[in-house]
Amino acid sequence: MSPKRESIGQEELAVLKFIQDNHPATVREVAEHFAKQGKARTTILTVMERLRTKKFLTRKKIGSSNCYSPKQNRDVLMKSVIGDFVNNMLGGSLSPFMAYMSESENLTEEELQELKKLVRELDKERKEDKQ
Amino acid sequence: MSPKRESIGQEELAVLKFIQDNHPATVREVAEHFAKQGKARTTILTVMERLRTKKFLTRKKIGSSNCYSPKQNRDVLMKSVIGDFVNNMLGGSLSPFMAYMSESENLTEEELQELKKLVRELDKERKEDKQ
DNA sequence: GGAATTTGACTACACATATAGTCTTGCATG
DNA sequence: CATGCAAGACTATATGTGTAGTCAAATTCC
Repeated sequence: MSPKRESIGQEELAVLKFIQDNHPATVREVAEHFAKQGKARTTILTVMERLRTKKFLTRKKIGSSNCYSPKQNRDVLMKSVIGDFVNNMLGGSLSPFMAYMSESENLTEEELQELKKLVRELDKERKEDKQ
Repeated sequence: MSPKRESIGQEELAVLKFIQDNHPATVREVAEHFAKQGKARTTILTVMERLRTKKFLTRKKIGSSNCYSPKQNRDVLMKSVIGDFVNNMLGGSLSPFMAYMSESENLTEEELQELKKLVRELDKERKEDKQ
């Protein structure tokens, strides 16, 4: 059994993210964007079709060409990408991630603030649940 | 360019983790452990040799067979695995991860406590740095 | 020492992903 | 209408990872 079915690779994710930020998008538009990184139009088309096969994208014909739209929004996607990573690589535990974050060079000031806010919110939720 | 050079797959990581917890280890020992999951001895040998090629393992002959040891300890390894993931898949930002953690089903109570401790420590560090 | 076992090197195959070329068709414009 | 560009389908190649077989050399055991 190779990598999880329905998983997503790095370039696929890059393409999908772009489409999430710019949908509905034609292959032409996406290809033009990625041409800056030297990617060929057909490369992008192939990736987009793969994403469609994997149900990350839908497609509908508008006029002469196809328009692609994401099935999920960015948040949902990223959560599922992270969930897969945590389960498959970290064995379901977040501890290694905590260790990573504890190296402060890995965190910006903004991220630390975000983290603090997150902790406050989670804490509040727990307290409420307890009652 | 395919997946990052020197990256590590799920099974490779499982093997490497086992060796980190049981080094120095012979192929035999590792293979015996993974036989429980139905893996063939040669599969493990192949994976171990690939890990050696990627410099995650070293090998030295002891008596008749080779003993493998990890180059890094678990913490260092996990940090680098996570660092790669954050850079390659999250584009270097931890925000998606915060969103993931904000779904409280993804966090155990212990992990929340760990997170609080982490925030306190990071916060203290920043304050000290500022002076 | 010869047979059985262990060990490692090499080879192989499947599947995912990254990348891109060719080919066909169809629309668009002079 | 003829031609040329655009778009998508199909095909192709390379590399990484998961999995495992074959074979030869080394070791062990009688």
